Amino acid sequence: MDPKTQARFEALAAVIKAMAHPTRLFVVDQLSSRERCVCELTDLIGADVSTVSKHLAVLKAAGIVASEKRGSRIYYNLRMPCVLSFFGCVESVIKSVARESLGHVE
Amino acid sequence: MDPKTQARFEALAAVIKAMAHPTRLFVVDQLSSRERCVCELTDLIGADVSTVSKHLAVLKAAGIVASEKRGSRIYYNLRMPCVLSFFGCVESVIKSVARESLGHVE
DNA sequence: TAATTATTTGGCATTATAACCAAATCGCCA
DNA sequence: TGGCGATTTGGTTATAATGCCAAATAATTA
Repeated sequence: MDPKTQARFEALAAVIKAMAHPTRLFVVDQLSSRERCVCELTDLIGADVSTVSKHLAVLKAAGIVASEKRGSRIYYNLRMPCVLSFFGCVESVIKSVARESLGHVE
Repeated sequence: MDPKTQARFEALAAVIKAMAHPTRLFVVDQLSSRERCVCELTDLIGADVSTVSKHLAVLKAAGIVASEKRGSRIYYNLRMPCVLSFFGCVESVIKSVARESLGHVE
């Protein structure tokens, strides 16, 4: 693989890896309707605040979300709504795999 | 997060995690035009065959690719072409982040 | 200023990934 | 059947990711 191609797929993988976690996907999903502060997300997720904060940092570093400070809170919003279009595709993969494991052959 | 929602996002994350690697994305991209045998992919990637084989196993377990044995070779094909639609979205994220790091402020 | 709420950061233990080599299989054909 | 090319599997080691706790920072208000 030539260096340029290598770099391209490394960049792609970095963003996709940032989404590759249940909690972070949940955050993306939640932010698709509206922005949320860390405290709201923490309540919804039910993990330690520090854990949620680190997940948000991962999403932010990848450019998937952005944050805005207002008062004592920090609100996160979804910067790339197009990632949502991916959910449907992935769920079709999941359904297809489920069908097979139930005995469906081809 | 309730158990059902948890399960949903865990399933989504499992598939996305399977794509979250430069080599595996490269494979998906290669398979988008046509099927390839392990030996072809190995040549294109330039890693050890065993490494490539394991990456393919990850993609297959997630339902992203399927394989078919013909003769002494095993051909892999892309089962879910919709994942390709994601590449454009992710690359727009990458460009956007690049613009910012070059000094673009809002 | 002290107390309070919101968020991030550092540290640490646990678990998961990735890559290579070597060895085991699998299929094909002389 | 013996051997060869193709592929997977096992083992090992190095690196990265995750989650919690505790502590640090920041903004708010009494």
